[in-house]
Amino acid sequence: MKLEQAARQLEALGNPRRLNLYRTLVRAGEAGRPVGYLQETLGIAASTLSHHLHRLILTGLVTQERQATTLICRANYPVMNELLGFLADECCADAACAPTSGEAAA
Amino acid sequence: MKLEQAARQLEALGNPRRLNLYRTLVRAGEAGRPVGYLQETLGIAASTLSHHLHRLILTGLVTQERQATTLICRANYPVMNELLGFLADECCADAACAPTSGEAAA
DNA sequence: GTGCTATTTCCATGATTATCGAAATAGAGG
DNA sequence: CCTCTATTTCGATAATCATGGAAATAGCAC
Repeated sequence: MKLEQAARQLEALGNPRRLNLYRTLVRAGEAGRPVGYLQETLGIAASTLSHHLHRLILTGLVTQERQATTLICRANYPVMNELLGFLADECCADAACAPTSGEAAA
Repeated sequence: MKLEQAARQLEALGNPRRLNLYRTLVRAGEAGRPVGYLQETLGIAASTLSHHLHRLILTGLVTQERQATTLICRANYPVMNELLGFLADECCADAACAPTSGEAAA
């Protein structure tokens, strides 16, 4: 994954409302949640929600599927995994992170 | 970890320059890197770097240690691990997320 | 003390963001 | 066709952010 792309996704998650929104979708699982439900749950203006949703969709973290007049939103797990992979790769997730393998090129 | 805290850290990483900066520190390992080195490497104004560094330090992702006139910066791995844990917990609680290895280590 | 280097703080500026209300669009159904 | 609901786009505004130059501070050496 490219650094630019990762930064964009991290930024998308780096807003309390969006992170909360994303978390809600993650917890909803494959079923997803309609925009209207999210709007009520989060208690923000529809236009504001739409704006945040748009940002998440642009980065690929969230997808939408139309069902008649309602739009179902879903967390895009593979994208999140890729992002986690990037971070773990950069940070050595769980060990002491000793980069003994040499950090050659930047 | 609290959502607010996680959002702050994600936001801190959600800027290409800061993510690059953080990555540099992660790769530097325990040795860390002096601010001056980072400034040259990243090629940005010292004041701008200081600003970004400050943001990372505020979130706990980076620490500094004084060595005479130079300040050594280090990635704070435990904090990153906590953040990864939060994300993984929110995201990969269930199956849906196969632990892909993203891109093999560089 | 002076001088030197490393780094931060101060200040200003342009760019981006978050927010919401109002109006517009999408689709279902009569 | 018109109406109704669901959602987005538009427009405007206040807030935050990124940037770098200039000046201030921290620590060392003399």
